[in-house]
Amino acid sequence: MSANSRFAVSVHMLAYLAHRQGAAVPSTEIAASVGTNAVVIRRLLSALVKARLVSTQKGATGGFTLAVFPAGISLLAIYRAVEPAPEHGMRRFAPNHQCPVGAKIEAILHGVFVKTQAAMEQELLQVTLAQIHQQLHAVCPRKK
Amino acid sequence: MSANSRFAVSVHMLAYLAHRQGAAVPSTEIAASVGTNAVVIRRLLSALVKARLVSTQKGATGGFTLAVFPAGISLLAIYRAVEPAPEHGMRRFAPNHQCPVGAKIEAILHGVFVKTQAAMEQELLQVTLAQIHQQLHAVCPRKK
DNA sequence: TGATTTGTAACACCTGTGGTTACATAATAT
DNA sequence: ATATTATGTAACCACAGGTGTTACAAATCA
Repeated sequence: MSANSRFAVSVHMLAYLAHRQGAAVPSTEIAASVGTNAVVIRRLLSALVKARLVSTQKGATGGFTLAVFPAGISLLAIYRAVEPAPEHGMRRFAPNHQCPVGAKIEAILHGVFVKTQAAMEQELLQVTLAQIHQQLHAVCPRKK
Repeated sequence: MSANSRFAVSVHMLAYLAHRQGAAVPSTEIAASVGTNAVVIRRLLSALVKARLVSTQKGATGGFTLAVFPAGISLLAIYRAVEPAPEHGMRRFAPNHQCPVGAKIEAILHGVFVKTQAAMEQELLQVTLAQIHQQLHAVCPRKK
């Protein structure tokens, strides 16, 4: 995963919208829950609106609502909506192609990264916002 | 994965040491293959020496050699040697604990990250430096 | 009309990363 | 012994990305 907090904040935001059950929630209210500035919230929600996960309305009584039922939103969809393409540190990696190792290592590493990325995304695909919502409202685990 | 190139460069370095078949290789030679400064190479190799994957010797005719056979070095071992603990962007994520969502979302997200990290590391565990070395020296794939 | 809210540009600040110089330390060759 | 070659590390700079903040236009509703 990346070094930024976009994904974590986005899941938090969407969980908050699910928690508010369809109400139009202004960015200031979400910002208070996340503990950051409202502009940061609107920036991220802008990406989620583009991805059709969230609806928005301007003006008084406006705000943000989920555009899809929580069960229809996987964490992978959220991840893809707000995270740029993963670079795996290959951005500044420019080996010497004159060297037999440097000439081929890039492609080999790329193959490794494709596999690790796929494994990670497979995990994200299996978790839905509905499950997150459920965990939020779960009571303390009973012993018995 | 992180935004830095430590892991990619480290795999490149170790693949180069495997390529040189036990010779003591100076940091300047590795730097030429990776395409960076020798100090950057020594910094990373320092971590790999601490992890017992690489041996080092000072002085003329000195340099770096693999401390373990390539088949005994997994990419996961390399990853753990040079990458700091993954933060998944949780460093600056400090939700409002007064809010019922903010109070529990951290723990829930942590559970998700543990799973994605484990899935990724499982992939890295299955690839050895010997396999990378083999791919480096593979001839072009024959058709039929 | 006035209040509220989104949308976005613009900017400053902080942090992590990588490149570079410098130099002490160690080991070898002659 | 001494010159040479290498590692080990500190110190510093430059750059990029991420986050917080202000500002303001545009849209919507009472």
